Amino acid sequence: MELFLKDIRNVNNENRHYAQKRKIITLLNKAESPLTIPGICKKVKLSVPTGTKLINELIESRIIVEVGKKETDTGRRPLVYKVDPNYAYCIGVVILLKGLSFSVFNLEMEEVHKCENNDFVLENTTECLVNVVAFIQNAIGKSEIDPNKILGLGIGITGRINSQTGNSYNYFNFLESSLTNYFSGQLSVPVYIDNDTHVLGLAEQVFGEAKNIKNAFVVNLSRGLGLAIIANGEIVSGEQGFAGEFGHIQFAESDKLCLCGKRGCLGTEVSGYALEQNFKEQIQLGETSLLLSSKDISKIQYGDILKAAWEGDALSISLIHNIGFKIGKALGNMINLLNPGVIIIGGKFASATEVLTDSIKSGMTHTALSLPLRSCELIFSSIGANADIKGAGAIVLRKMQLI
Amino acid sequence: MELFLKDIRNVNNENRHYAQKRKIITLLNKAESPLTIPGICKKVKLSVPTGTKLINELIESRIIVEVGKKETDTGRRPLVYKVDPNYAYCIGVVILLKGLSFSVFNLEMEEVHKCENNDFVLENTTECLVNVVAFIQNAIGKSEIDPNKILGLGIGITGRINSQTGNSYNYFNFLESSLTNYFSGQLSVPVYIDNDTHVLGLAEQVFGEAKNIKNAFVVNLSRGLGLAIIANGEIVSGEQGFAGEFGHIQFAESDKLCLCGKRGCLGTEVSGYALEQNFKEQIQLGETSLLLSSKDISKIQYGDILKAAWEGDALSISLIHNIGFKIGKALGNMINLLNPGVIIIGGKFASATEVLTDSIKSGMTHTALSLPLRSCELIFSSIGANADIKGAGAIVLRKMQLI
DNA sequence: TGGAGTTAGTAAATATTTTTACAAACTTAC
DNA sequence: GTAAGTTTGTAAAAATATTTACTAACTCCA
Repeated sequence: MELFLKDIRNVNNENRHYAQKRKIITLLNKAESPLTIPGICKKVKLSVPTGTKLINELIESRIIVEVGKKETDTGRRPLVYKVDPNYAYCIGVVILLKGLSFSVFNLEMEEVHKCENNDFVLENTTECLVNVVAFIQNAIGKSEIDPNKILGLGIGITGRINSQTGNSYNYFNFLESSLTNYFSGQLSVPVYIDNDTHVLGLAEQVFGEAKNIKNAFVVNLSRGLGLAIIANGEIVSGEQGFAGEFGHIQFAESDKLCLCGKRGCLGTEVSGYALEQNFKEQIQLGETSLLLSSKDISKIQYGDILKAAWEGDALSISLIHNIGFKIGKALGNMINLLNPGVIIIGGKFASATEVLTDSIKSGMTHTALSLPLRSCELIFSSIGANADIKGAGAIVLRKMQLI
Repeated sequence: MELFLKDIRNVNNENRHYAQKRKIITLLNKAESPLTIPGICKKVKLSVPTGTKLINELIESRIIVEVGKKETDTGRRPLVYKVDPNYAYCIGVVILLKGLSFSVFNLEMEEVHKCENNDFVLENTTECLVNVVAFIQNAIGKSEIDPNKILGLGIGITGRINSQTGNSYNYFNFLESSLTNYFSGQLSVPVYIDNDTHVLGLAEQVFGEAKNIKNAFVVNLSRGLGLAIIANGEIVSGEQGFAGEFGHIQFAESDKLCLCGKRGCLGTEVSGYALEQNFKEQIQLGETSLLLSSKDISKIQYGDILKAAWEGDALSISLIHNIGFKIGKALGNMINLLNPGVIIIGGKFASATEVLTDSIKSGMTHTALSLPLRSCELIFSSIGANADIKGAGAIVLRKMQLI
C-alpha cells in the first residue's frame, strides 16, 4: 500500500498499467457518485475483462472500495466502486500577511481537521519561516492522521511565486534552495506552492462557479487585489508564475504612490486597503458614518466597512460603489482581451454582493465591447470563507492529476 | 488513399490504429529531419515490430515515404522516413478590408501556389461574398492541384469571429447557417475560420518566434490593432472566440471617438489608421515632412509614413515613436496580467523595428512590474509579409492535429 | 582484411488484451 | 410464477502486441 502512495505521487510513472489505473482513480474521484465496472471501462476505453483486472488490483491496494450495488431498471445489478476517501489525505496551508491557516482534506476534499493562527503576522525572516514550519508540524500532530497517508501539502502564500520552481520572491526569499524544497525537507512530504490568488482560482475552477467553464476570471478582492485568469480551461500562471497582478496595472484615475513603487496602480483605488484609506479621508473631509459610533477611526478595518455597508451605512456603500465601478471598468477591458464566460468575485469582498453587482456591471459597460460583454456572467463566489485553503489543498490533487 | 484523407480529416476517428498512426504522422511532420523506425517507435511508445507494421501501412497509403538511409557513426544504417509533402494540400485565404489573398501549401507548409486580388474591398454584402467564393474557386483551378488532395481551407478574416461555430459577426453575418458551412458547401472541402489576428498568432506559434514558448503575445499592428495571446502553450480565443480586442481597451489618453462607438479606445491612438490621422493633424499644425514632396497629403497611407520613417523623416519617426510608447504602456499592463516570455510585434509595423524598439520598451517600463518585465523579450516578427496567410493555412493542419 | 562492437530490422516465442460466448442476476409482462 | 428481455461479470478462444533471439548492415581498429 505504501508503495502505491508513492506511485500516485509520481505522475510520470511508467509502470505497465499505471496510466490506466490513474485514469480510473481520476474518473472515480471526479464522478458525482460511485461507478460500475462497465461504466468505468467505457470511459477509459478498456475492455471489461482488463478493466475488471485493474479495478481488482486497485481494490487490493486499498485505494478503491466497493460500495454496494446500483439500482437499475433492468438487467443484473452491477457493483459500484469509489475511491476510499480516507486512503490518503492532502493538506492545505494559507499564509497571508495577517493569518495562517491549516486544513487536512481527505480524497473527497472534505475538511477533516483544521487549525488557525489569527495572531500570525507574515515577515520575511527566518524566525517567521521557522514558526510556520513549527505550526504545520504541530497541526499535523494534532490532526492525528497517519503521516504515511499524507499525499502532499499545498501552500497558498501572498506575493510573487514561481509555482514551477517553488520559489518565492517577496517572502522567505532568503533561502538557498526553493521554498518548496525547504518545506518538504522539514516536513518529509511533497510540497507545492502558489500565490493566494491562483489558489483561489483553483478552488473556483474545481469546486466553484468556474467548474466546466473554459474561460473565466476569478477576482481576489480582499486587502489586496489579484486576478486568476482561466483560459482554455487552465489557470494562467505565465512564464514564471507571476500572472495575475491585476492590482498593479496602471489604470487608476489618481496618481497615488503604490507599495510597488509605481503610481496609478489599480490597487491603490481598488482594494481593502484603499477602502480603509478612502474611508478615513472622507471622514476627515467631514463625512459621517454609523461605524464611528461603535469603533475608533484608527482601528477601523476594511472588513468593518464591508459590514457597515451591509447594514446600510451610506458612506460605506458609496465608497464600495466607487470601488465596484472602477474594478468594473478594468474588468471590462479584460473582457475585451480575453472574452471570459464568467467573472467570479472572490475574496473578502465577495460578501458585498448587493452593493457591488450593479456598480461593477455599470463599470464594465463603460469599457467592454457589447458582444463579449453580453455573454459574460458576473457571479459572486459561493464557496465561502475557506475557499483559499480548499484551493491550497487542491493543488496537491491537481499536481497528482487526480482532479 | 482517398479513404485515408477522409480519415485524417476526422480527428476523432476510432479506427483500431488510428490514434497511433496520427501520432506518427504528426511526429514526422513536426520533426526537422526524417526519422528512423526505432526513433519513431521510441517517441510514440510502441515496440519496433508494431511500429514497423504501422509505418508500412502508412507507406502503402502513400502518406509517408522512405527517403534513404541515415548517416550514423556506428551500427547498421537505418532507413529514414518523412511525410510525403505532396500527399495533400491545405489552402490559406486571408480576407482584409482591402485585399484578398490565397495560397496553397503542401504538408510541409511550403507555398506551392499563390494568388492575390489587391483591388478587393471587403463589404458586408452577398455580392462581395459571392466574389470571394468565385475568386477562391478560380484560384483553386489555376493552382492545378488535384481537388481530391485538398485537406481543407483556412480563412483569416478581419472582425469578430467565433472559430468554434464558424460564425462571423462583422462581415458576411447575414447568412442563415455559419460562414464556414457556406464556404464548405460552395467549395466542397472542410473550411475553418478565425480572425486575422489569431491567424497571425498561430503563424508565430508554429513557424515564428513563439515556437516552444508557452506564454507569448503577438501584436498585430497594421491598419488596426489586435493581440493574439498565447497562454499555457495555446492561443486564447475566449468563450466565443472574441479574445484579443486590444484595440478596444480604454487606455488612450485622448477621448477620440472610435469606430466601435466608445471613446478612449487604444486603437484610436495606436494603429495605422491613427498614424495617418496624426500625420495629417501635424501637417495642418504647421509641421513638415519629406513625404509631402513625393505624395499628395490626401493620398498618404500609413505604409508611406512607415517607409518615410525608415528613410529618416523626422515627423514620421516622432509619430511612430509616440505610438510605440503608448502601445508599450498598454503592453506593460498586459505583462503584469499574463507574464509572457516573449512579445512579438507583427503586422505591417513589424518592419519599423529601429523606430519602435526603444519606444515600446520605454513605455513598458512605465507600467510593467520589474520582475515579469525582466524576463519578457521584445521581438519583431521575422516571418515576413505572408505570415497571415501561412497562419490561415496552418489552421487546417492544426485542426487536424498534424502540427 | 577481418574480428569486435554497435544498431536495424525481422522472425519466433511469449505475454497481454480483446472478442466471443455464456451463466448469473435482475425486471417486467403475461 | 414463469417466460422474455436486459445487463453484469467471468471463462475460454481469438487477436494483437511485446519480448527475446537472431541475422543483416554498418564502423572502427588492429
